[in-house]
Amino acid sequence: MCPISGHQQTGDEMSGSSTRAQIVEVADRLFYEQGYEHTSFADIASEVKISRGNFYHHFKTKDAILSAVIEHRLAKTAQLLRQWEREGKTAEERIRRFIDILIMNMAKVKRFGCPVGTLCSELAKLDHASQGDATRLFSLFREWLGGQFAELGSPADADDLAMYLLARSQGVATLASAFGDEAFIEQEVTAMHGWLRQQAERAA
Amino acid sequence: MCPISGHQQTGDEMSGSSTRAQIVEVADRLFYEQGYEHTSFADIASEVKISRGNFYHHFKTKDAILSAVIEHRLAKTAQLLRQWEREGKTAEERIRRFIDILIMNMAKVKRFGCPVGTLCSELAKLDHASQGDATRLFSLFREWLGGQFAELGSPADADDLAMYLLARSQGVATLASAFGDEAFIEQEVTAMHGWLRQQAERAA
DNA sequence: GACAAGCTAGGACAAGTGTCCTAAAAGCAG
DNA sequence: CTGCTTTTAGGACACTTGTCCTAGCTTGTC
Repeated sequence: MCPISGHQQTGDEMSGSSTRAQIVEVADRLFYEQGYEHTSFADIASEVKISRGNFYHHFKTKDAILSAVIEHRLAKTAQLLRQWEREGKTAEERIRRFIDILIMNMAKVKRFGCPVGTLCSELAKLDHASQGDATRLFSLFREWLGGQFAELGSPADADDLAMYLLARSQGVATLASAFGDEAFIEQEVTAMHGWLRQQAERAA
Repeated sequence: MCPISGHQQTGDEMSGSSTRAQIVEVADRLFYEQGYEHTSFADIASEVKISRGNFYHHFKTKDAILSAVIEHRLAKTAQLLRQWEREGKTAEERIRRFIDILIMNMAKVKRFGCPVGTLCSELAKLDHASQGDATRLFSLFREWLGGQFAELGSPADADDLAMYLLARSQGVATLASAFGDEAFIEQEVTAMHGWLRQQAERAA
C-alpha cells in the first residue's frame, strides 16, 4: 500500500516506461502541440494506448496532469541548464547555448511557438491555478541567464539583460510561428549572437 | 430580403447598437480575455443578452464569428494606423505611437498578453483555417512600420527593423503577462524609445 | 388592418467533456 | 496455490458544446 496519497508526486520516475511517466510525456507533447484545453483525456489515452477509464487511477483530475507536466518540464529545464553549465567554458558561450535553442527546435517553434510562452499565455486566459508554476519555467531561465550575465561582467543590470534576451527570444518565436518563417529565426539568432558579443566586449 | 447571404460581411456596421455588431464586439473582447476556444456561444449570448438559439440567425458557425471578429480587428487596426499617420508629424513620432500602445493598454496586456500574438498562437495550435487572416493583423503593423522606417531613412532594412520592433513588443507583452510585471513594460518602452532615437540619429 | 420580412426565444439533438464506479485481470509475497 | 495489492477495461454519469429547427413576436409598408 502507498501511505502517501497520489503516488510519488516529485522525485525521479524510476522507469521510463512506467504508465504514469508515459502519460506525462505524451501529455507534455500534446499540451505543447494542441494546447492544454484542446487536449482531452481521450487524446492522451489513445496515444498511450490505455483506456480512458484507467486514467483515473493515475491522475484524479486534468489539472493534476498539468501539474505533473509542469513539474516534469521544470526538471528537464533544470537539467538542461546544468548541462549548459558543464559544457560551456565561458559565460558568453553558455548564453549562446540558450539563444541556439531557437535553432535546435526551429521546426517545432515555427509550428507551435515557444512551449513556455504559449503555455503561460493560455493559462493566463483560463485564469488557471497553475499559472504560477508555469511562470517558474520562465524564472528558471531568467535566474540562470542573470547569473551568466553577472559572470560576463554586468552584475548590476544582469537581470535586465536576462529579461531582454528572454523577451526577444519570446517575440522571435511568436512571429516566426505566425508568419511560418524559419529564416526570421536564423536571422534573429545571428543578431542576438552579435548583441551578446557586444555585451561581452563592453564588459571587458 | 437580403440578396447576399450572411448579411453584409464587410463594410461599415451601420448602427453601433445592431445586434450583429454587439455580438462581434463582445466576442472580440471575450476571445481576447478568455481565448477563442474557451469562449462559448453561451458566454457571448449571455453578455449580449440574447438567447443562445437566436445566435444561429446572425452567425451560422463559431468560425464565422471568429472571421467577423478578425475582420473587425483588421478594420480597427487600419483605422488606428491611419490616425497615427495623421497625428504624427515625423516618422519617429509615429513609430513612437506604436511603441506606446504597450503603455496605453498596460493593464490588459499584463493580464491577457497581446491580443494579436495570443490569438495567432492559439489558432496555430488548433490548426485553424483562419490562421492566415489572424496573421494579417501582424502584417498590417509590419507593413506600416516598414513604411515608417523607410521614411526614417533606412529603406534597405526597413522590414528588418519593423520585425525587430514587432518581435520585441511581442516578447515584452508575453513576459509582462507571465510575471504580472507592469514595471517591465514601462522599462522596455523607455528602452525602445531610446533605440528608436538611435535609429533616427544614425539615419541622419 | 393585412401582410411579409426580419428577429427572437426556447428547446431538441448528437457528440464530446471530465469525472467516477465497478468488476475483472495481472503481478507478486507468503 | 492463496491472498492481497496494483493495474486495467468498460461503461455510466451529469454536463457543456456547437448546431439546427420551429413557432411566435416585432416591425414597417401598403
